[in-house]
Order: sequence, then C-alpha cells, then structure tokens
Amino acid sequence: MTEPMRGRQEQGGRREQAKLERRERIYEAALNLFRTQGYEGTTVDQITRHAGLAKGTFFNYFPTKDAVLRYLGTREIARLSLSSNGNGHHRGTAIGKLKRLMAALAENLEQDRTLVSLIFRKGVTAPDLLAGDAGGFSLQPVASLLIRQAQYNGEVNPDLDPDALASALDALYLQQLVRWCESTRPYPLSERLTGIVDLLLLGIGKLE
Amino acid sequence: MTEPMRGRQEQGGRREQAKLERRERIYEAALNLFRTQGYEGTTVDQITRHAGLAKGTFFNYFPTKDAVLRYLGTREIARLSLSSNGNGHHRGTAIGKLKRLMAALAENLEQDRTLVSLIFRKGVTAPDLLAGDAGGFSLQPVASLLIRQAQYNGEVNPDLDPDALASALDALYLQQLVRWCESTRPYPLSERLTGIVDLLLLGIGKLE
Amino acid sequence: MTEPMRGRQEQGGRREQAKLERRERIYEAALNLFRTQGYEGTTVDQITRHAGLAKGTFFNYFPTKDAVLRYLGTREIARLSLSSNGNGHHRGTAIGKLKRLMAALAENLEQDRTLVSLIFRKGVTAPDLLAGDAGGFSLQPVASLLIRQAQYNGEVNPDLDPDALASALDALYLQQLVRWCESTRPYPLSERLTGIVDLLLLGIGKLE
Amino acid sequence: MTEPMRGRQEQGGRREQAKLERRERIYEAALNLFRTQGYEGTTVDQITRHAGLAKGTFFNYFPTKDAVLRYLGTREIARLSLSSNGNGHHRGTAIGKLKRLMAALAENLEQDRTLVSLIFRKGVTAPDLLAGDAGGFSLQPVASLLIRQAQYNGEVNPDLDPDALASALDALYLQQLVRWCESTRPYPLSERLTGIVDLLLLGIGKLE
DNA sequence: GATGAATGAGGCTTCATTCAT
DNA sequence: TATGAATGAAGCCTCATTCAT
Repeated sequence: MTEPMRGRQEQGGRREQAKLERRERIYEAALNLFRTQGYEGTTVDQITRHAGLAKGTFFNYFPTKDAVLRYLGTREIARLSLSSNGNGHHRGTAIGKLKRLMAALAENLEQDRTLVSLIFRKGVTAPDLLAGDAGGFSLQPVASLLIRQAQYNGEVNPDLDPDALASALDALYLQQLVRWCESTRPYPLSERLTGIVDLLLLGIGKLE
Repeated sequence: MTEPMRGRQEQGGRREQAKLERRERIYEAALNLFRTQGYEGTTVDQITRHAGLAKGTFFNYFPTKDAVLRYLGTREIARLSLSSNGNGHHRGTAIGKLKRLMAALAENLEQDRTLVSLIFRKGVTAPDLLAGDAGGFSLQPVASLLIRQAQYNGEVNPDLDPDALASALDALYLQQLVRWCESTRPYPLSERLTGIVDLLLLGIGKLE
Repeated sequence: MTEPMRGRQEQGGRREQAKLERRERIYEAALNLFRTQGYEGTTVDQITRHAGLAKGTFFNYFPTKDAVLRYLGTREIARLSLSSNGNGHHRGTAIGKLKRLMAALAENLEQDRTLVSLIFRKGVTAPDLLAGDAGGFSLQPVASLLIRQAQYNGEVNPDLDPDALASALDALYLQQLVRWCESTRPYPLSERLTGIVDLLLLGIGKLE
Repeated sequence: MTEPMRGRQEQGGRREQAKLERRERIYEAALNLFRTQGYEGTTVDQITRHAGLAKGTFFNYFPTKDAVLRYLGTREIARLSLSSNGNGHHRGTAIGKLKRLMAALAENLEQDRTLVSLIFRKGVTAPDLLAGDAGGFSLQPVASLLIRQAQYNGEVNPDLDPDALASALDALYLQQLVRWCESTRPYPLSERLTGIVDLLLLGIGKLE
C-alpha cells in the first residue's frame, strides 16, 4: 500500500540503515546531555526523548547506559579510520597515516576528557583491560591493517608480526590515554602520544 | 599530662575548633571526590568515609549535599578576604586590594568551572538570586568594608553609599561569573572581571 | 476463546481501565492503612504490598506519598458529582442538587477528619490555597456547572457570573472545611456548611 | 554560696521533686505534640524543646520514645486511683469506688483514642500482654487493693482470692479497651466497660 | 544530671533495566 | 521492533538512640 513490495535484501538494507540512524541519533543525544549535565545527571528517559523515541527503545540499541560511553571510543576510531583511509592510499606513507590517525583521535578525545575518564571508571574493568578490551578504544584492528600496508610498502621490516606490533601500539596508546585522564594537571594528549609512539616506531621503520 | 586544665570558655573554643576542623575535613573530602567522580557520581557515604566519619554525621555539618557546593563560594571568599587583609593595611590602596581579591577569587574558581557551574544549576534558585543570595558567592560584605576604607583614605568619593556600591559590584561580579560558567568556549574569567569592574570603579575613584 | 479480537481503540481502553483499577487499588490500600496506622506510621512499601505491587510502582501512580491524600478530595468530589448527576436531571432543582452534593461531601469527609486535617497540614501549602488549589477539594468545576443549570432553569439571576459565584461558594466551603479540621471540639460539618451556604444562595435564588 | 547547705535527705527530696516535675513537663509536651501532629510526626527534639530541655535529656526520663505512650496509662491510673482514694473511704462502697475508677479512666482514655491505639500497636507486644504488662494500663494493683477493702467491708465474699479477682478484672478491662481501639465505629467505652464488669461483680458482691 | 554530636537504621524517591503487549 | 509499566537497587535525608564531655 504505502510502498511497493521489495525483495528481502533491499528491505533489510533499508531497515539496517534506519536502525543505524536511530542508533546514531541516540548516541548524539546522549553525548550532548552528558556534556551539559554529566553522565549521572542524565537519565535514559531524557536521552530517548531528545532522540524522539520512547525510553524502552534505548535498550534495543545499547545494552546498558554505559555502553554509550564505550561506543564513544569505537565510533571515533571507526570514523577516523574511515577518513584516514578514504582520502588515503595516495597521501603519505602508511605509518604516517597511522600517526595522523592517532593524533586526530587524541585531539577528539581531548574535547571530552570528563567523559573519557568516565569510561575507564564505569565502563571498563581491570579484566577487560587485560583482555585487551579497552572500552572500545582499541586501535588494534586499524593499526594491524596499516602496519601490514607499511610492510607491503617497505616502510617496516616484513619479518615482524604485524599483530604483535599493533598490540604493542595499542597498549602504549591506552596507557597514555588512561594516564592523561587521571592526571590532575591537564596537558596536550596528542603531543605526548606522538612522542611516545615514535619511540616504538623508531625501531621498526623510518619516521615520516 | 596531655594538657593543663582550662576554663570553660577555652574548652568551648576547643570544641568549636574541633567542629570547624571536621567540617573542613568533610568539605575537602567532598570536593576531591566531586573533582574526580563528578557531583552526581559521588555519594554522601563516600564523602564521610573519606573523612573518617559515619554517613549521618554529614548532615550535622551540611544540611544537604548541595550545601557543600554552596560552601565552596563562601569559603573561598572568606579565605581570600582574610589573606588580602592579612598582608594588608600597608600594601597598596583599598581599591587595589578589592581588585586583587576579585582577581584571586576568579583564579581560584577557574580551577573548578564544572563545580561552580553546578552550583548555579543545583544550588541556587532564581528567588535566591533575586534575594541576593548567590550561593555563597556574595562579595557584598568584604566589598562594603573595603569601599569604606577606600572612602576613608580618600580613594573614593565619600558621599556615595558604600553598601550600594558594594551591591552593584556584587551584581556585576555575579553576572560575569554566571556568564562565564554558561559559555561554551572557555576564556579567562579573571581578566574579564578586572576589565568590567574597572568600568564601575572608573567613576568612583582613581584606578590603581 | 478468552475474548474476541478487538480494534486498537478498544484495547487502549482496556489498558487504560487496568491502570485506573490499579490506581484505585493503591488508593484504597493507602487509605485503609492511613486510617489504622496514621499517615506517618504507614510506609509506601506497606501500601504497595497491600495492593499486590512492588514499592516502585507506587510512584507510577502517585508522584509522592502525600499525593494520595490530595487525591482523597478529588476523588470524593468526582464520585459524588457523578452520582448527583446520575440520579439527576429530574429530582429537584440544580441548586438543590448542589446543596445535596455539598452535604454528601461533608458527610464523607467527616468520616476521615484526621486525614482531611493532614491534607491541609502536609499536602497543601499557603500558595496552593491562594491559587485556589486546595488539595483537590475544589468544588469550582461542579459548582460552576450546576449554577449554570440553575440560571438556565430560572432558579438564579442569570446576570450573575456563574464562575464568580462558584468561586465564592468554593471559598466558603473551603474556609469551613479548614475551620472544622482545626477545631478541637468536633461538630457536624454538613449542617454548618448547609447553613452557611444558604447565606450565599439566599441572595441569588430561592431556597429549595 | 547560692543556698545554705542542707542535709542529704532534704536535698534528695528537692532533687527528687525537680526530677518528677521535669518528667511531667516532658510528658505534657509530648502528649500535646502527639495530639496535634501524631506520634510519628513528632520528634524527640521537638518534645524536649517544648519542655525547655535539650534532646539528650529526654532519655534520662524515658528510656525510649514509646515509653511516653506507655506512661499515659500508668499515669492516668495513678492519678485517678489517688483521687478516688483521696476523697475516699467515706463515700460509697469499695466496689463502687472501683467501678467509678474504671469509668473515669475510660472517659479519660476516650479523649485519646488515637494515642491509646498506638500504645497497643507500638508500645505493647504480645508477650507483654501475656505477661500481664499491658502497656501501663494495668488495674491489677488498685483493683487488688479495693477488692481487699471490699472483702473487709463485707461487700465481697472473703474466701475468694483478691489477686485472682483483680487479675480477672484487669483482663476484662484490657480486652474491652483493645476492642474499642480497634473498632471502626466509635462507641462510648465507659458504658460498655461498666456493663461488662457488672457481669463479673454480679457474682462476687452486691451491685451498688 | 544536662548537653549536643555521632551514629546508622529506615523512609521516600529516582531511575536503570526487564518484560508483556 | 517500539512502547511504557513494573521492578528493586541505591541515593538522600530524618531521627531515635548512644555516648563523651
């Protein structure tokens, strides 16, 4: 009636799309409220009303309230990875891309220190950290990919295990992120990160 | 052994002293927790445990949880007024002292923008503001005092009503404080304040 | 088997119905407990357990514990208004109905002097009273309606503003109710009310 | 200095007196507040402030807050026993006195049905009742005394055990008191009591 | 004995989460 | 899948009671 019938696939695609959009709407609403009222000061009901949905719907998109926090990391990484690959291939080396990605990520997180802090206090447990699940902030996948590219391009010694390298990078990155969150005197995270990561990359390839 | 006997009065002073110290301990514990966990993320129970007391005791020193927030303003003003008078009399004019006091206060509050913001959102109602009770941030008393001194020293026209002047100063100060809290882009409060207050003082005395 | 399918509208009616019933169940449970244990002596948990629900559910039906008290007035007025209209139209004049309604209301409230007293002590503030919100006891709407009927029937001077009359009636009614609650020696409220209200009605129509 | 020295005894007497007076002051204050605000609505602090004392002092005179309730019964019995004996001996028979005492007691309690009710709900446990401790309402001592007098006067069969009789009387009295408290429709307690007690006394002596 | 601060049990209320529709 | 009512854990706050002075 309202629309001509469609094949399954296409319907799925549309529905999938709508679902992602709704998830995004909830995420945006949540972050805006978290920034102005704090995490604990914001209720799930407020979030969904700002997103034009009913309270119960929240839990169809995020399993818990903290999950939105964790999603902050995942999403930023996804977004930046995409853009870093999108206008990618051509501009600069793979290692260069990796460093720019980390710096960009750091700059973004610097805007939300309070929230990032919260993630490590509410959203991630010690076991999570040990298991490498750092509340969505894992660089592992992109880093692994870019390192492989770097090896392919001859930027990095091809005998090294790319996953091990990516994992080490991730650990350093995470350590700095946590330390920055906990420090009382604020300092620029991106610079610190770039510096420290150079130490690791120094041995494995030529700095850009 | 521990101490010689004392008269009633002095004993009372001791109790009074102990009470003030405990209040201070609660206040410090609360602020530390507020800074790291946020206001809503901190429970009264946590505060008192950090202060080495039982939960109920909190309410013997502050009527509600927000009251600690309000006390932030009062206390800073008291502390700074004291120090500004302590090394006082000699150095500089009364108006100079007043300006330094305001700048110092602003600098202190700048460290806790999130908390100060909270005071205006949780601890002060519109009627409070209209009644001049701005959550403890009132400069009125010190300002009134220093303006009288300034008049006595010939720095300010003695025909003006010192209370009215102090009140005007207070209003300007408060307005700027609130505005600074609400602004999305941070800027240095102390400079703005100094600048704006000069406008008022320009007419009533010579700038230092 | 259990029931034939129904359209959306009617289903909604069913849910609505269930909600009203549950609200009524909570109200009944609360009043019974208030009568035997007093208001302060009764906990919300007791109320909901008596109603076969969980504690939190209480607050889906009444915003606070006092709200149940306030509802006492509203509900009685609604119930009596209905019955006074139900066996209505035919028997007697509109003014007669109004007087019977007030007497019936008074008789009902006389059964719960302690509770009615409580409403004025816990559930209604001075500003509420000034705003005409007397904890749900407002006769204004029914009175206004019946006075209009009376004017239509020629029982009352049609030049008078029916809302103003209703408001005056309400005020007198309320004044007597409060006075009766506060008096130490109990006396029959309904008679007093009938008598006093006659004074007002004397000028505007013929007594029944 | 302030007063000439006195012997121990006399001081004790004065102190004793002062203590009793303070206890009475607390009791009066408590009852007045209970009557207007209810038992749970009244705080110990309010009580002592109305009695011109500090909160902690309350517990030097009553072990708990309920104790004041229990004292209600004890005190009334003591007061009435005294007056019934005071203008006593001469007027009427001992059994007559006993009946008048019970009626007078009942009339007094009728003024405070809510409070008396509370005693049985908060101040007396089932074990208490079984042990014959009915929250201070025990007639046993006076009744025992008066029955002995009655036996001495020949009003009552001297072969009966006066304590057993007093105990039976007490049980009946208490039963009626509780029943009257719990009943929803109020009725005159004193008449009911007189009637029922006559049944018992009918067998043991001539009615007055 | 009088006092008032410390204590913690218990009450009201909010809100994340579950679940029936 | 969206909805909103039910639930109960957890927070703030009150206040009876204890206890050091």
